[in-house]
Amino acid sequence: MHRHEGHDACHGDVADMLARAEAVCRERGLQFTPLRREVMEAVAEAGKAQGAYDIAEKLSAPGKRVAPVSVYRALDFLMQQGLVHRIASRNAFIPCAHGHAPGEGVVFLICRTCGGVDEASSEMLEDGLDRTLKRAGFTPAHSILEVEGDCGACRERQQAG
Amino acid sequence: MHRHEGHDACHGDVADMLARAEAVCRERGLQFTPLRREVMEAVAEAGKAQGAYDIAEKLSAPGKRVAPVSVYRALDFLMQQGLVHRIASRNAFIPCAHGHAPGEGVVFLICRTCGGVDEASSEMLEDGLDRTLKRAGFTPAHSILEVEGDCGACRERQQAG
DNA sequence: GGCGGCAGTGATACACTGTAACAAACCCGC
DNA sequence: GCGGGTTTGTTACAGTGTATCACTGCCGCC
Repeated sequence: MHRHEGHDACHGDVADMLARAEAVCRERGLQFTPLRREVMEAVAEAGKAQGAYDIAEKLSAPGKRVAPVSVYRALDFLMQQGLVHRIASRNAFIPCAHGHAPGEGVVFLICRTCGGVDEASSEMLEDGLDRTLKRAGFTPAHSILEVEGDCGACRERQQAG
Repeated sequence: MHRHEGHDACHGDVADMLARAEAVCRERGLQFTPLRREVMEAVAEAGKAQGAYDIAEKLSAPGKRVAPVSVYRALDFLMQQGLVHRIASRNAFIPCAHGHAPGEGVVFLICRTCGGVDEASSEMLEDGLDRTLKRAGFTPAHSILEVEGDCGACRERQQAG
């Protein structure tokens, strides 16, 4: 349902994520270009949500500048393919931790201490939201569910400290 | 639970909102200054979410310019008092339609056709979210729940047209 | 009355986020 | 090789938000 034991546990998944991204693109007849790969990698290997400009800087090197606009384009592509999510409350991006249908209700759990972002989804939540919307006579197209707080690891760390 | 029959029905509430804002400030020993009042009014009387720059422009007149930064300060104040909400997905602001505890789970229903924003809250949703968070071992501090779609009025209008 | 502190405001400048527009490079089938 | 689509580079710009400093007005106090 969700990942991250601590927020380092996920770093090992970078290779998996890249492999999945490549597979998805091949499946759909789309190009997984070097730039897209680099952007995906940058998002995947960061332990927390990355801003587009952060990524641009990270990918830039003396003699090889990657402009933010290029990063945005790659991110748009990756988001369309469901490989990356945008965190609206942070203007930042994270890798999609698990395959889920596009548009499915996923909540982002954003730790205000470590900055890590976890994905969670649940039937109960989905049900509650659906009924609330139905009662309001509202037809949903796209949802943004983000909760800021403290993740388990950081809370323990604080209590210990 | 929620308001807005159509999105004009709420315009009559402007006076109420201003009165409530004034009452809240007096209660808490805070100043409801002319600027804050004007910003509150601008947010309240618009049928849809207003950007800070929109408000600044609206309040400006030949000879009396209101800078965005002033609007932001007023908005920050009004948000702290729970009189105004920020819609993260739009970078825009709406008046709080009803008194609810700060931090309580409220979902914003954003109509992509008319731009109107409705507030809804429900126990079911709250429960679902709480359990999802608990299961993930996450302690919430602040939630952003925004759904974009079509409100009842606009959907009917589309089917009719 | 004068004085000092404080909240609020004005004004300028700036940082950050995102997009538009156009040109150049690339790939691929024909 | 050629035409057409996609991708990328580059520049410029629009939109959103913050930092900083100066000024005002108010209130309490000596």
